Amino acid sequence: MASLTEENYLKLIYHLSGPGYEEVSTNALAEQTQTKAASVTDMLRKLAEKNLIHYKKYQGVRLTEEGQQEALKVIRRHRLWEVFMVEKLGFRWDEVHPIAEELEHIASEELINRLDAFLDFPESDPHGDPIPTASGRMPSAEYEKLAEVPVQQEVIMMGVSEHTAPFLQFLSKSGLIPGSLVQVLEVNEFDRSMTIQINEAHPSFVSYEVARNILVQTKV
Amino acid sequence: MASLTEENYLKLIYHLSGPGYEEVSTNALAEQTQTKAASVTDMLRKLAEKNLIHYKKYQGVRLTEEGQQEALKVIRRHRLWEVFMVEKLGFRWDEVHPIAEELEHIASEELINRLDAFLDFPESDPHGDPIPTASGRMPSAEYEKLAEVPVQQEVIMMGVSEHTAPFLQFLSKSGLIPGSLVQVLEVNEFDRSMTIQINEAHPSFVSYEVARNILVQTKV
DNA sequence: ATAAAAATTTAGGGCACCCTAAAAAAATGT
DNA sequence: ACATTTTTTTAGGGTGCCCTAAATTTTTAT
Repeated sequence: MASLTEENYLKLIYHLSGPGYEEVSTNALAEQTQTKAASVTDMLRKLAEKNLIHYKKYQGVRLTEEGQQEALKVIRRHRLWEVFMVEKLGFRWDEVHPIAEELEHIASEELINRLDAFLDFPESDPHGDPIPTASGRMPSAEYEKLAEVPVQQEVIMMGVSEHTAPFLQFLSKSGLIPGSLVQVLEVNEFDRSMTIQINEAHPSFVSYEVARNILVQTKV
Repeated sequence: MASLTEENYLKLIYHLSGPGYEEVSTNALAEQTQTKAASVTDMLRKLAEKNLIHYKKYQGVRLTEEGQQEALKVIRRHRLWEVFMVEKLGFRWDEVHPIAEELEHIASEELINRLDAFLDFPESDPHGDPIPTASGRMPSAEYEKLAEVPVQQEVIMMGVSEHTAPFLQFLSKSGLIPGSLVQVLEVNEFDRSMTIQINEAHPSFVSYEVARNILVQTKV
């Protein structure tokens, strides 16, 4: 029903509206879609006609329930294909995003549900992001930022909130991958950088910029 | 480089030009693409500009070497995804074609070569059609039609030359799937129908229309 | 409160891929 | 051989998604 371009808009609106489902601005969409604001306005009018978004001129945009379900389907497909590529085909976690951007538009529900089963119903993708269920619910992953963990605390690395290839490659090189045991040894008050220990290895140093993009869970 | 629509044209020209690489007519393409002849002419002009086809007005069309390589890439992807869906996801052979029509346009060579390895470098798809190699060669499968096998001869079912779901479903129901051992028990001279035995089972009856769409190999 | 700046929409147009109608070329039948 | 039929191309136009330029609304700053 929704075209490839429409699906990309819905997914983007979902991501940009954040946990509070705030209104998304035309300019924010133009920036992320690599298009101009005028083109975004065109598309918003179309999505509104299809009842996929709530749209009042000059007022920003929110997904309707229907639009959100569409967005979650696309995100589910994206993340399942990422799991497939890493777990079954041996890709690294920093390589799979661009290919999943294409695979996510293959619509067959049968395909995606069988893939889900083949992968043993994973709950999160290789970056730690939760996978929406077949029934259209996004599991809420309540992680905290490594940057906010107090000294001495031990945590488990669960995922990232920044998905660029260079960042992911840097983490791999440091041994910081989902599942790692991390202990905060020292926090530098001045620039909020940290010294941490990863899986019993030698202490490592991470900047605040890095630490705030790493999601962790307090050790159970 | 080639758009989704262009890829579909190249694949279609490949299939319609047959083993002898004969010229394909505008009307034949219009019929198969579910479009009108005028639209086909538009596209042919575009493909010729990109050096993917040899095209002289009113003279029909052939693939260039470059165009054939593109077509073989698409066919390779299509057939590998079909193997994946049947072997790994448990689809039936009559279900996978429409989904593979979408998956075949995901261009990543890395993806497809890793998929190839994951599937153990299959030589043919679930319908017995050969899978082009990564280097762009179509393995020649020299099978004969079941319809041409003499009485008493034992053969192995290798594939089909008709890929519609109803035909494939009929074959499954009869136990006629690639790998089956088939012996021709009797041929009816009048309508060329056959009585055959499949894998030691009770004798079955197949019409000429069915027998000429089943590809077999003489038992080794 | 209102002028200036920023954000957004409208107007008008381009390219890819499709259409119908009409013209042109090729194939066919006598 | 040539009139008729069939095939193919050209002409002109439509929709989806993008653009620039100009107009409009909202926000910000004084």
